[in-house]
Amino acid sequence: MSIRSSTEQIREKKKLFFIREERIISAALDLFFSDGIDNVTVSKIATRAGIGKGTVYKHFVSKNEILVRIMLDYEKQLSLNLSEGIKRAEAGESGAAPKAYFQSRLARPELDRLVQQLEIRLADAVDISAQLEQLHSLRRSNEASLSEMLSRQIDRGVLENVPPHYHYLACWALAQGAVELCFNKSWNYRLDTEELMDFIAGIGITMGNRGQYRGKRVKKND
Amino acid sequence: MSIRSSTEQIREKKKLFFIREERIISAALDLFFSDGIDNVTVSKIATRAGIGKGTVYKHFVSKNEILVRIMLDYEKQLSLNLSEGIKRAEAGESGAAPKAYFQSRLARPELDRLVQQLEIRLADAVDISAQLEQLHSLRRSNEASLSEMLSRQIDRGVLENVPPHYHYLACWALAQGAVELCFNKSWNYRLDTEELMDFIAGIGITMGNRGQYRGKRVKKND
Amino acid sequence: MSIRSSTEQIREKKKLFFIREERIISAALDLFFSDGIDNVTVSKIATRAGIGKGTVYKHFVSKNEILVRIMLDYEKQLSLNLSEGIKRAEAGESGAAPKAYFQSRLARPELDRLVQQLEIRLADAVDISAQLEQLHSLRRSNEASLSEMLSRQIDRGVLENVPPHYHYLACWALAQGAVELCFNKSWNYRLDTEELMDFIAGIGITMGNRGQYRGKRVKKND
Amino acid sequence: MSIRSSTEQIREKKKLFFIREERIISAALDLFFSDGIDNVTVSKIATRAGIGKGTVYKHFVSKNEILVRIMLDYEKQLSLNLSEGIKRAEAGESGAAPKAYFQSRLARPELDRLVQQLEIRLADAVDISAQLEQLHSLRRSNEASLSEMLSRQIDRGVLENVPPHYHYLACWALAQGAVELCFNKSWNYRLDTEELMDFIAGIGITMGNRGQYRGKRVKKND
DNA sequence: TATGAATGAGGCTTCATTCAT
DNA sequence: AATGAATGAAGCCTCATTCAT
Repeated sequence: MSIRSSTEQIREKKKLFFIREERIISAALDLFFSDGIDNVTVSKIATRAGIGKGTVYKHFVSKNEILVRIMLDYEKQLSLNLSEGIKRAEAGESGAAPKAYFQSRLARPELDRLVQQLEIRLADAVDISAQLEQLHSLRRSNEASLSEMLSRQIDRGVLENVPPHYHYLACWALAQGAVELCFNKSWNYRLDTEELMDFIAGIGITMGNRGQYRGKRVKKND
Repeated sequence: MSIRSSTEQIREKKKLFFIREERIISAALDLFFSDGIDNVTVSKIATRAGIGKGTVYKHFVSKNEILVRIMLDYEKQLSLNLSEGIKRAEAGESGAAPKAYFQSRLARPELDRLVQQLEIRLADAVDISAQLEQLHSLRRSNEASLSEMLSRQIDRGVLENVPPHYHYLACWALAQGAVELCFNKSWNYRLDTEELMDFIAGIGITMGNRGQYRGKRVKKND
Repeated sequence: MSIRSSTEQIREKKKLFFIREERIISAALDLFFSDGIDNVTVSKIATRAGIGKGTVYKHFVSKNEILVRIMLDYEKQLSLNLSEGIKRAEAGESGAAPKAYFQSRLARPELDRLVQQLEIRLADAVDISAQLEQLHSLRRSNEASLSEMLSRQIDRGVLENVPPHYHYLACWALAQGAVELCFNKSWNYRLDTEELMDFIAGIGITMGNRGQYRGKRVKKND
Repeated sequence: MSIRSSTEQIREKKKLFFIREERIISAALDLFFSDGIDNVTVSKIATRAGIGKGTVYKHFVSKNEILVRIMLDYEKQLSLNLSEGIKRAEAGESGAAPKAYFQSRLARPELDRLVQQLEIRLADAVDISAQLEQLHSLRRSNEASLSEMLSRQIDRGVLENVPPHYHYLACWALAQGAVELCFNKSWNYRLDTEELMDFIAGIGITMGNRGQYRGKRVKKND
């Protein structure tokens, strides 16, 4: 019995440990949104999470580790959603992949933007290069199925005949910019962000498609 | 003669002063590109410019002033190029405006990206809010002619019938993301960035156009 | 037992923390006296206190906070002594209030002068305006009983019939100047400072009195 | 004729030089009053005086020299007024000396306070020790006649029998404090400063007196 | 002679990380 | 295991003074 209870204790402890880890991440996110990326300190995170500063370092080796963790969490979810979209696309639902992608990225633009910024700031951090590599590989994990799908569409003449990754990188870029657009002070004084985002997502879903206008453009370029 | 020479001396001095200012900006830019935005200090800038730290403050009230200056310089050039494009477009050259815009922004993507990042980091800096406002108004300065041009194209059925600013904000977003794409470590391991950018610019120039596929999209959504 | 010891540990820690705070104040005071008010830096204070520069900021939000703290500590003591004097005066001991006041202010003239100077220099410091307000209210806290006491003396014809605060403000002024006198290089080449201060305090205690009392004092001195 | 004109030129120049020197002093004073003692820089002074910063250093060896100059100018005037008072006192006008002294010091309390502060801050400045010595000797210059006068009054039983300098140092102290009182934020919320200063000056003029005089003054006030 | 650009020492403050309890 | 006090490098900015023109 003592064995079982000690096992349970350990299990319990692990669970608590896990919960606290989530609390740290959650506190960090809260603070990023409320205070701005430059004004979040480990101290603040600890306080918000209701624990001591030293305890944070029992869960994460460094502040950067907290940040990559946020990035990875986000990217994993995104990857999942994209996989789903790809699956639906392969099942015949045309445009399902980019649709899923844009929906995912625009669902919580403030979070997406945060992750964008974190990525830029951590790009050269040596202590977390392993995790960054994981992030990159995560992103590329759907590459095979994406390329395959895109190639088929190119073959069918639906998409322009360029290397397949051009298509998804263009999507990435548009999503990236769309998110930033939501927060840019030059533009976000307008109130119809939602509709605008729909419009942009619409473009994202169909861009790269062949069609009338394309023909025109080609002629111009001749 | 003494009068003339003293006048000349003053002129000479002012010129030297101006040159020094340019040197500071230039040194800052160098360092931003070589060391990364987070590792540029006033001290480093001064050293790189070959002057004392205090001298920097003869030219700029604060570090932030250097940064906005970079932003404004860039934005002014961009605005000029865009105006040019708008003019050509109004002279009948179809797609000249977005073409000029994308060319401008993608001409020196590292600089464009720097400015993007500076904008984000300085968004809440109170000491330069006036200059930031100038930046915003600069951006909006082409709005009238852009809107007019776009409205005409919408009337002619070339562009989708949405508020005109949807079209140029979509362009802004795509350019924003395209620039970031150039530097993202997940993607830029590929070597054909140039072509990719051409592809994306092509999309930017034609996106929002009506055409066959659009019709399809609409049907799909039904 | 572990509970008790941990409680004790915490208590011990808090005590150490408090002691360290006192050490910082004490180091600051030492330096003010030895190096002069303008030559005291946070760095020096830390070194003198035997701690790191950053540690100072665990105890005080800013350098100014150290300074007001010194002021408040001093003013509180002064206020206490004055209250005591007022109480004794109300118990019939004539002149007890101004006597206590002068004794208090002249007990450590170098400290009194430091506080005077700090007050002047911090008068416009916005970050500690709250504490300064506290200082002011502390000073005014004895106003009611003082005024009452003085009014009675005025009614009895002991003091000149002017608004009561004239009397205590005159005391304040004389004490202020007397302290400064101790350090003024034009005058302090004389060696009988102590007696001089007694003389001035004597004036302070009786000034504002009408004829009668004066006579009495003179008799005493005979 | 050329000699005369060159002599005149030199005279003219000297005059201009002198005028400019006054302008510098005046500019410094303006700034001390408007910006506060801690916020006056040589640069500001030059600008306010309408000349270049370098030119200031043609007139004064250092910033400190400007400051002592202000102090000396003030002290000279004060000394003059006091001498006048002493003379009148020696001519039989009772209380003329302290009256003149208090009037002088309270005529422009903001200036007196400035000089007080400057003195404290410059007390240990080595580069102007000569001028500071001059200041001190200026102050003591009236000592002989003052002491004589006071001794006589002591002999006549008008003043208390203490070393004569006790009397004038007490005056100095009271004036010092009275001036500070005008600016202290704890007290100057009251609006009757003028009357209060009269009251304090009255004290200053009679303090140290033995009984008789008091009686007289009181009669006057009835 | 007048100028003002250049200088750089030095001040205050922040914060990720460590480590003794 | 949890804590939070301690640390000190590093950043930004000020300003009296110098000196070449």
